[in-house]
Amino acid sequence: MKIATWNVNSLRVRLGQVIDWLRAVEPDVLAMQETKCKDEHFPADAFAEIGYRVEFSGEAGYNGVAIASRKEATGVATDIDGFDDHQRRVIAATIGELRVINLYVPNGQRVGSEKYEYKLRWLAALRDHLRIELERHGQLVVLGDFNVAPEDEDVHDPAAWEGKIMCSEPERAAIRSLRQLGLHDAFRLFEQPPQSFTWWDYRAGAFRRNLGLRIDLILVSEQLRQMCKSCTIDAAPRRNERPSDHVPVIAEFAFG
DNA sequence: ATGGTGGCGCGGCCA
Repeated sequence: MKIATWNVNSLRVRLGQVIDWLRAVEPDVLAMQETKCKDEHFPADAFAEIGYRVEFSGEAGYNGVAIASRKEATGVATDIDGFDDHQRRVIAATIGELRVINLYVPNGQRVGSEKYEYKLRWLAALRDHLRIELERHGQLVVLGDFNVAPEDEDVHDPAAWEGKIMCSEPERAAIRSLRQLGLHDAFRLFEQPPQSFTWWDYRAGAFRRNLGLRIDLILVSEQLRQMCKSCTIDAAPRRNERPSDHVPVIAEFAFG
């Protein structure tokens, strides 16, 4: 069982790359973020042609999330319970025994801004929601673009980023609070190359210079932790023409 | 360097 996450930064622009990647990597599940695609325009046929079903929750221009899966998805939910939000940032589905929660966490813009406060409120509501989901589902994976680099080792220049957006202490505390619920960062279950990142700014040749952050995460429940066999970053799509600024992360499990 | 690039959608916002 292979489960992946990828912030595609516009599914319309990246559809060919996503389809090619699915054909090459053949994950059982792909969680996508920043589809920027209204539901009535979602390119479901392109996924169906290569054997994937899709569940999606989108809006025009911003945000938008989707789950592509080989098997049928049930129990689809598109909100954090009790958190009123018109922005389309969450889609959850049950695939076999597995509960998948796909997130596009708010970026937050700048520490102290209104968007930053919204990000912290959003993450606090998420924690309360995941506490309940963990009681319901033994095999729970929470994955997506978290817009937080959990530790200094997830940052190319921790001194330059100290206290900045995606690295501030309140954001990192919010991620730690998810781990305290019993969710494990799949990437850190294994030895990894230093300077492993999932996002690089489009500007200033950041990818070429590997000036990145690891902000795309796969968190797994205790049951899934024991079955997790690998977790890797696939940086190859960043070398495509017109790439997304994020690359896929893939976790492999010993079941299915 | 308060810049730089990219997506959406056609001016300015968001990342």
